[in-house]
Amino acid sequence: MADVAREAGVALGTVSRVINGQQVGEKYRKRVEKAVEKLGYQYNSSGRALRTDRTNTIALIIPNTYNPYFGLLVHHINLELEKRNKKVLLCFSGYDRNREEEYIRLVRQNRVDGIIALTYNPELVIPEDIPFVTIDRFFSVSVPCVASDNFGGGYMAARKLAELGCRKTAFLRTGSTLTNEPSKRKEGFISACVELGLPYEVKALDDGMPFSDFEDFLTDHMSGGKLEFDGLFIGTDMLAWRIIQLLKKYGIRVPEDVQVIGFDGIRMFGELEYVVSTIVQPVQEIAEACVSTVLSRHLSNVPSLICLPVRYAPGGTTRD
Amino acid sequence: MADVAREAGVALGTVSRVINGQQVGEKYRKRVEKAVEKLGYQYNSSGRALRTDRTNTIALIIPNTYNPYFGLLVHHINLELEKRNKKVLLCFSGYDRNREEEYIRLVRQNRVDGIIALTYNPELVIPEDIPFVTIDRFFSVSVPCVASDNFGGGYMAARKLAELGCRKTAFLRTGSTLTNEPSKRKEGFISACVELGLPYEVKALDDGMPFSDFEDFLTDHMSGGKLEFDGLFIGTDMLAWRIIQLLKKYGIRVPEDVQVIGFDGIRMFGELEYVVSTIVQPVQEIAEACVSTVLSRHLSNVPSLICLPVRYAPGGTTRD
DNA sequence: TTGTATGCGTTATCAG
DNA sequence: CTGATAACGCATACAA
Repeated sequence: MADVAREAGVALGTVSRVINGQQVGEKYRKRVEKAVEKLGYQYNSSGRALRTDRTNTIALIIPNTYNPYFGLLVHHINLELEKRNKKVLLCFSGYDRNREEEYIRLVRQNRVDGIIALTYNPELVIPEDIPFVTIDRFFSVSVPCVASDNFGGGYMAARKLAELGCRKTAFLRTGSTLTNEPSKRKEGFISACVELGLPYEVKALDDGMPFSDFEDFLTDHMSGGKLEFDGLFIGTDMLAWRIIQLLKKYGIRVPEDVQVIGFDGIRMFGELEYVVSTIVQPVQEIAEACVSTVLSRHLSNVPSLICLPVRYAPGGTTRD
Repeated sequence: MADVAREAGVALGTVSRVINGQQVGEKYRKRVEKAVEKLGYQYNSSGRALRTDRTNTIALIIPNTYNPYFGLLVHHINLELEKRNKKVLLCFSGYDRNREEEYIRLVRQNRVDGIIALTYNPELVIPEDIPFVTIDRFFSVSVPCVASDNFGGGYMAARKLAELGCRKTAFLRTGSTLTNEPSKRKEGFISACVELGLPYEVKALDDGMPFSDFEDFLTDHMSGGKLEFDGLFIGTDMLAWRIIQLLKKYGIRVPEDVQVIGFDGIRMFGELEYVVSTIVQPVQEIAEACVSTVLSRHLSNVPSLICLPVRYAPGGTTRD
């Protein structure tokens, strides 16, 4: 910066003001801009961060990036941050509590301006002094949570199955015992089933329980090679896929014998057709909400739960 | 840091030396560590970066993160960097040249210690003054390139198809005209076909050509509802998947009528079974090579092309 | 409106 | 082996 000032024949402060787009006399501005151009000057973000105590960096804590849903989320969040000239500090928790806590330290070292976290750690201690937004997990009214309308999605799935002619349904899911937003998928589903008088069963596998429990559940509900359900709503697309593979093993056809709806909206290779019929999460909108919330955290009181609408999309595992 | 020094009753420099694990008298060290603990001190990375001119950050330029191959790559690269206490600055190019160049500027502002780039921009100007490693693209001997053994993979695919009883094969790919490492997949395939006396055809679609050209190509090689190829090697798993969907439309069964091998090693949901039979890229090793190369770029002369072994994995589209 | 000077947190140099 | 101090690049309060 000193070089630029010398080249332009102005003082340091003037260069700084030009860089930051503040009021500067036209002649001076021109001279500085010319010098910046000539020397190819780029400001040093460490220097600026040190002085302003703002790093323009947001930490993103997420289990990984190879799960396609997380990959999509990371993509949109980074895009939204980039629009606002912010950077992202990637933190992969790998569902590991120790790592999540390790990251809180990293995040402090790096003086990030905020944190967006998708975490399953029930004991996570949330730093009070850093703007914090969670995805899919409600902690307290002081920690904004962004989620899609999980209840509505479950509700929508049940109505869709009914509409497609299903007479007897089941809801299957895996996941932790902790109540988070996705837990509401079940509630929504049940709510609609009750409303419609649609018979349903529920099979939920908590963490650590073997996948084969699903196989037992399904075979228990088979007779003469026929499954007694003709509609399944499954907690995630990934689980739906695995269940469908299982059904294949028993010669049960999808969607002819049983129709299946998943949740998330995963596409083949991230951009082709949906892997299964599904309730699609509005990932782009979720990303936008997270980013604008975490950045405006200092002013005004933000809502503590932002719930975004989902939609249904056929993916070949239903008869529509 | 000053607070810590005061608390411990030592000078600033001593605290710094303790933090950095340098030689310090035992009593002093203990005192400092106690004070650090008590005050919950974490060093400020901006301050350190300003002083040392090292940010411990590596920029990763990649098209996106929703494509599962890229998602996997980002994951492993971040993990490898994390092991070495480095951070990653994510840069999504979206295959857009302007953005790639915009990123070079960002990267300068942030004084990154190095760049790892997977890019298709043929005119990308590589900064001379920053350690730079590319994936899958050879620029010049002074820019290290990490790639899997694409030639070997193509070769392996042909031998595999032959071993599985194929009599007439074809190689299909899309992509830019620019010659990069993945281009060698074709060369390897042809090389093995020639060696084995296995008949083959090649259909390559350059950027901008419509996908329907593949449909034309395939229907041209059908007679009486039968495809004249009984083995296909396809440039990427994603394309392989799309081709298989196309074949289904014409009632051609995979793997009964034609066996298909793709390239990359994409799994369903990033962790389940392979989407198609495939030549698997050693993503973890690629990540490791990129990271260790970009970090050791200052010393010793590194090889200009690092070529890593691939392996074959069945994925249901071959009869093995 | 522009120039000058200070301090942000850290490490490195040098003197003790 | 430790203490004191300068310098890194920048933004800003204050003086001109």
